[in-house]
Amino acid sequence: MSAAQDALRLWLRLFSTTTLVERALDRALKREFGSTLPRFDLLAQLERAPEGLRMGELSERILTTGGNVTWLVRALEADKLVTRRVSPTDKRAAVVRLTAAGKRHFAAMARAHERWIADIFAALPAADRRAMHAQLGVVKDRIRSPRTTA
Amino acid sequence: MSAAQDALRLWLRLFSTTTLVERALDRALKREFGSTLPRFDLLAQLERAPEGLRMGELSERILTTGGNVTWLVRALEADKLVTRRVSPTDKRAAVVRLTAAGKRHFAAMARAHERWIADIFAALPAADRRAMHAQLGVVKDRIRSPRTTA
DNA sequence: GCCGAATCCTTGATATTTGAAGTAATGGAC
DNA sequence: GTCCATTACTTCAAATATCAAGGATTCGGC
Repeated sequence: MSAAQDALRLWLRLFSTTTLVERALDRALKREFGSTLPRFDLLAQLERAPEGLRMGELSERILTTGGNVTWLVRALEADKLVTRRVSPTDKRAAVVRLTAAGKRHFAAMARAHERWIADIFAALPAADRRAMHAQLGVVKDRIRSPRTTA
Repeated sequence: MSAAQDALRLWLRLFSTTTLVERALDRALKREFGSTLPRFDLLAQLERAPEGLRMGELSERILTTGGNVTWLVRALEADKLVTRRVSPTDKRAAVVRLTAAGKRHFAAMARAHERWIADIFAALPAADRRAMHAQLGVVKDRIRSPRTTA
């Protein structure tokens, strides 16, 4: 088989596997917590940033558009899970933070989420998991400095 | 690091890498052909099935809902890339096929698509590509017969 | 300090996707 | 043949995502 077909096959499997995991997680989050994967991902970023994050930082990190972040944050704000304040150093910027309720809510979801993920990837030996992590890193770097695709 | 955190890290990288590739492909398809990745994926399935596919088969294969397939096929039909006929053996079912124009259009996109993919995954040695393909297969199987997530 | 370009974000119009509910057709049990 | 559960698909509304355009603010050079 040619290298090109070989790459294609890998991509198809990468795509389908990720999509399947994604859907499984999203459905589980809906079922157990009435949330969704995009919401969870956004909260996860905030959890790691106690000082809060600006809208633009959020949009970079969760790989979505600015308009979408505005939309997501508005919804999470309505649920009292995050707050939004004008940055003291830059009046254009909004800083988003988790509320106490947001932290609790996220912590509960994170425990379940971690269990689900661990269960799925337990199918793979630890050495394979590490290898795959490294290999994906290589691919990821390549996309950031592409030859023909950008 | 615990196995659970290890798995989480792998999943985050899997997710972000796939999303980045997906967006790069989608943008390239838009730019070069005025199409999108979901459209391309649907056409790719039809290309492999000269006898055509039913709506339900399409929805399984491209991992999307029935309603979405109806929507996609309607759009592709409007562009004269596919046709839809009632199945002669089952009047409930619709059989979708590529038109001649659809085949040409897909062939052109497929060549470019294959180049883009080959370029991205060329970052990985052939042995790694094969290993990753196999490993992803293991994960994929696990999702289809999950322990706690379904 | 002032100007123009760049940055940060929101808005509004669309596009896409999902999910639930509805319609039509099938097939197996009787 | 008839009935009913199942299957195949569509429809509609709601959720989510994109994109382009616009308002406010900042920053660097002057």
